[in-house]
Amino acid sequence: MTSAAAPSRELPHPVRAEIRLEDVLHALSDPVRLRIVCELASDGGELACSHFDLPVTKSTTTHHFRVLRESGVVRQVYRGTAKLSALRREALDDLFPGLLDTLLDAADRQALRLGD
Amino acid sequence: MTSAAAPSRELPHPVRAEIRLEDVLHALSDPVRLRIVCELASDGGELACSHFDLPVTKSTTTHHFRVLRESGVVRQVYRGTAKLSALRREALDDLFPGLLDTLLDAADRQALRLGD
DNA sequence: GTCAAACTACGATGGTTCTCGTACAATGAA
DNA sequence: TTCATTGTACGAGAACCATCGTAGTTTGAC
Repeated sequence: MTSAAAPSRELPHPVRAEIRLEDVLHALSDPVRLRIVCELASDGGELACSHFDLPVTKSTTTHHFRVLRESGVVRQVYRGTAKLSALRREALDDLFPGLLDTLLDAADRQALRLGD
Repeated sequence: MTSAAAPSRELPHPVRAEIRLEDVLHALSDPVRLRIVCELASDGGELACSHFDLPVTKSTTTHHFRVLRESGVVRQVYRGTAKLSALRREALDDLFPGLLDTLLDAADRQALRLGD
């Protein structure tokens, strides 16, 4: 019960200028996180953490979403009991033109090549 | 003195089909390695490890080159006392079209943005 | 108020990574 | 053979990371 002020459930995000390529690459170098990003991209909008059927527990899922958020790859907001995540397409495309699309294409190709 | 057989100084590389996107991204998510890759790309050919002026010791440099080689990003061969490294452009461009160029461009932009 | 759903915080654990220093091996030149 | 150059192997330490389980918070529905 935080008296007057705004919703206390605010999540810290790096501003655009703080996003670093190394952090983005590190975030995407984990299979679970790469999968999350691919699903977010193919959906295009906001998805709740619970939407994903990942091979890890809930607390590990929380960890992976935090890494994605803190590296600047996704933006997260609370809505009710859910936490919605969406790709930060604008920021990423502005900082690193073509990178996200090329990366998603690379992931698709590899999925095909290795048999889903 | 290895009796008859071929040069014992052969370095293990993943074949093209074994190269995994996650490993490539992980390899490039370290600042020292990203810098090595950028220099290799701008040179275009083979460079000796000793060519690089990196902020780490020689043994750490060896470590970083091994990560790059084992992830499939560079190919390394011995020539005399030197070990030459070159980007595996063909393999990477074949597996992940456009990825390397987009990544190098992203690194350049970031270097400009953050002031060299 | 009670309850279930969605997510988090915390601590722990086991593995990996980055870093180093020292000692060593391979090569080519003098 | 001796020597300098180039890179490696090995061991170690510190930091980081992915994972989990348990206990807790926040929210909305009943």
